[in-house]
Amino acid sequence: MWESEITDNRRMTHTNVTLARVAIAAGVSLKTASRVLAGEPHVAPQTRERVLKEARVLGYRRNAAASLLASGQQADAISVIIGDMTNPFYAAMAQGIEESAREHRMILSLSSSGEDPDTEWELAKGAARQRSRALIVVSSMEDNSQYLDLVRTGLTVVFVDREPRAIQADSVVLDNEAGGRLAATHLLEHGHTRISYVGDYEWLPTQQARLAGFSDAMSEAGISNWEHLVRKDAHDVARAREIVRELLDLEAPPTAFVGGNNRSALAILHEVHSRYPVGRRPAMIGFDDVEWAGVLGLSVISHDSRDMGRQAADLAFARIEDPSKEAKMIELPVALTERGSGERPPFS
Amino acid sequence: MWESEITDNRRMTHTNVTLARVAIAAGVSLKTASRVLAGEPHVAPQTRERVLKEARVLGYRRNAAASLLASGQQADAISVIIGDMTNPFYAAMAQGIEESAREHRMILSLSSSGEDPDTEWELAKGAARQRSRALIVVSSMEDNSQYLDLVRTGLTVVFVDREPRAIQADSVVLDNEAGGRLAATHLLEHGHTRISYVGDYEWLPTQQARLAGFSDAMSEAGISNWEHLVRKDAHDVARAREIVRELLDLEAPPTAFVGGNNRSALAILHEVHSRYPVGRRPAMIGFDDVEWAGVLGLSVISHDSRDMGRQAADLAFARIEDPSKEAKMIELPVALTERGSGERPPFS
DNA sequence: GTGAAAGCGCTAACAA
DNA sequence: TTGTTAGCGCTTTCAC
Repeated sequence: MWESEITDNRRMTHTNVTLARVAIAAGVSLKTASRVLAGEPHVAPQTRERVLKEARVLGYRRNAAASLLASGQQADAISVIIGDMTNPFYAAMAQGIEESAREHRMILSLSSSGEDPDTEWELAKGAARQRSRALIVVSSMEDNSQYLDLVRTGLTVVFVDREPRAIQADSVVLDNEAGGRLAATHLLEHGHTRISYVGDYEWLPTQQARLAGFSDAMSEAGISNWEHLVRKDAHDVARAREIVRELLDLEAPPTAFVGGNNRSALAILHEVHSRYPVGRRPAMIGFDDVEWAGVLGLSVISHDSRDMGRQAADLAFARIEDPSKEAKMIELPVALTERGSGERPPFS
Repeated sequence: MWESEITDNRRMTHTNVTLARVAIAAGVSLKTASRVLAGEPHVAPQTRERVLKEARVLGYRRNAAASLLASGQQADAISVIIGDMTNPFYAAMAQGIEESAREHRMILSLSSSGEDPDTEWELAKGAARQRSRALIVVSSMEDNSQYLDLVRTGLTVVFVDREPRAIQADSVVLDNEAGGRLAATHLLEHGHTRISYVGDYEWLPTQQARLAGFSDAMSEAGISNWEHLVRKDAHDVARAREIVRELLDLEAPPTAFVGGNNRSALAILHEVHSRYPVGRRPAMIGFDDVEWAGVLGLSVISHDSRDMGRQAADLAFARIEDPSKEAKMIELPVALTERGSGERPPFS
């Protein structure tokens, strides 16, 4: 008789309905109920029906953890938090992580924070609670020290795209500074001096680094008065377009643009194309080698974001193997891909 | 003493190293080992160190299922299999699924099949094995009857984007036929008769439907001899570009194009832009309202792919609630978004 | 600070 | 076809 044990409701989880309950209700043994609900054969049709009916009536839901444990299987998952699934940059990254995860026979559980620190933290805690083996995160927090709590719990945390702040942890980032420098240098070499940088949120480490590289190159070239062509907060395409319009309306508008991310690159293209005919367009260099860059002849600072994902995953697996290793930061190279838009001379 | 129980290796899982083993090795109780490895406080520093060391030496890895079970938590996951994470169409869909999943407090585990039926099936079986509550799949199989085995196991399966074949199951698809028809009709109204359809793999149900709609409109308009402008297998951008080049090299090339998916639309744009100046370009209509369509002035058959994901997830959750419901197919509407490329008259 | 015992909800082996 | 008996590996009382 199991009935005596059933009145245990210390933890009022979503469901108290266990297999045992269903079995009693259907008047069969635990094992028979298990057979039915697990889809095993060798059950008399009417018995099956009876169990199925009671399960439905009681609202039975199998406890995956118990099932996995009893059958000796492992459910190894690695959690990933990105900003936004529809950003091709993150999508490619996720793809890289998935490849590596699959090789390690791990399941990838992906979620997006919408660049909101609170959401991110909720998701991160969720990953820990669900006992993910590792968490790979594109963090939107200005201070990542909270993550220490999770790390202490045994969760492996790897930061990707944006370096961890106020915490020691594995990370994979791009050489953003080189990217910013490369873009500026290239445009300078093509005769531009009024170069505008249209960047994302100022607090993003990636943006800070890109802008730093850009600034250095401009200063070293002896250009003065370029700061007034630097813009920030071009996070989405709509806002970026506004910003670009303002810049083009200046008395001495920029003859060249650097787009701090793929969103702002798209925005710059949009405005520039609708305002100037071919042959009179400002030069421009974008960030991230997205698929449409080719059609549009957009020169970009390119990098391998899929590889970035792979490396982050590999770092995570390495740490799972040996948690005592020292935190490692991998910096991935960037390169300039010429497609025409960055090689035009100044027109006005 | 637990030692007597340790020689149980019926199931040689990946790791035999349990907490108990670590505890023995470290000369502490099970509970103390648990405290350390779970990151709980109230453990003497040296005890902690000792446990940590032994855990490392033995290669201990916590069993997530056991941990979850003992603590009375539930880890409810819903699995999603898409073709390719970097296709913006799937990415938006995944986003929609994630939103719904989060509302239902479920974790999303995402993987991609690369449009390969074998990979897809491996992933699907994996989802069942990991005891996912539901599976939402963009299937690349020509026959989905195998999925019956999983359904019998109690897994809820929902097909999205492509209708299930040779099996009854919930599904959410677009009204692809209307899309094909709409595109053709629109171009016909603008005076085109030599309209080419550049489609994806012929076996894709979405392509069949789009082409069927296209065909109907062409036939009804009394156009003859349009079949020789229909192409298939334009699955990736490279192949699509080849196909478009061939079409443009015809003696009487098409004056308008319909791109069967976002890849082929990109390819058509690429070829058309590099061959003709503005004002002389063939008209064209793409499928899927991708982010770059705006800059390029691309008219498209648009739809809400995020909503498609949401609806698929909702269908899955509804079935989890009541598995006895009849299979339901939801068909989502499509619309034409005019941006210029589809409204040009024929030029040659 | 540490430990013993008692399960969590399920499945596996072996009977009947 | 059905049932009984043991656990799966961990966390949780509640003692010490």
